[in-house]
Amino acid sequence: MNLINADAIKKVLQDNGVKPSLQRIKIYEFLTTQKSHPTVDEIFVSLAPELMTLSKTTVYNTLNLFVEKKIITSILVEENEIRYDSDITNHGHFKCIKCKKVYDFSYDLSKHAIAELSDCAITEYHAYIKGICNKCL
Amino acid sequence: MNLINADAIKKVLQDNGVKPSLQRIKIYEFLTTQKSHPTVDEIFVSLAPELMTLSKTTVYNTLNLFVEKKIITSILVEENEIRYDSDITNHGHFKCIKCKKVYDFSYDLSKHAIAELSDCAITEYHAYIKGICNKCL
DNA sequence: GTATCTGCAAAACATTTGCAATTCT
DNA sequence: AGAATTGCAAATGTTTTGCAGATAC
Repeated sequence: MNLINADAIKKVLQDNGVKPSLQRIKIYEFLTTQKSHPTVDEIFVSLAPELMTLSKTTVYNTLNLFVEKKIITSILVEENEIRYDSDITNHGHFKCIKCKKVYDFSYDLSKHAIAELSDCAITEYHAYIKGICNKCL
Repeated sequence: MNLINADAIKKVLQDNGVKPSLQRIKIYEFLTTQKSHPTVDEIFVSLAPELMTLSKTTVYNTLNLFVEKKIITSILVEENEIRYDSDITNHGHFKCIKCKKVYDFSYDLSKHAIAELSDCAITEYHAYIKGICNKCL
């Protein structure tokens, strides 16, 4: 992790009212550099060697805090796992049912007016697709 | 439950290779008449008075069987709950974060070609939106 | 020195599994 | 009787909570 990046990450956290502790910086850095939409467990396993005292509780606490502060979003593609994404712009997610990877695709559901919801106050748009990716076909 | 409906339900189950036991008929009937996208718990609580020996295991078994046989689909709008829908056509779901109800909206993501996924084999399209419904505003 | 943050252990839930009892044909 | 279905109890897995110790300003 280079220092320029570290400073940029600290700034994002501070600008959103989150104190930049080492654990928080590392978790946010992991999400921004690895665009793999990791689960809590994947984040924990990846960072544990470096942050030897890290606990899953802290990963949960931190991710919930980030979501609350709208620094990241949680995404659902499978019922038994919440995944996290540091890209908070509207886009879709594609999960390959063979290799289990989750890919982004550019698609903004908010751009498609939905008549039935015209009198609702919308806070979140989500689109996801499942299938088999080109590498697995 | 009228008998004409019962026969129609039996036919759907049989046509899809599912033996129409009382529990299965009642669960499928509940899903088709109550278009409320219930959770396992809601289905169990609603049917338990009528089917006094019903167990949650049977509700789980039955719903998993229905999904496997593509008689119903499971939908995700919230991380801690799987909901079920007897409408298997492509459409979207809107969850009101105040009253917690889940509404349908007509929207077929498959009609919107996504260039990045043109070389993938797609099996499922999902779109969901969160916000506050007109009744709660 | 007081607030906050971290992390262990336990609790809370949802879902699955093993297996015995029941039901259906 | 034989095969499938049901349902209890226990196991599994994920997320949350309570709280004590560590850290930071």
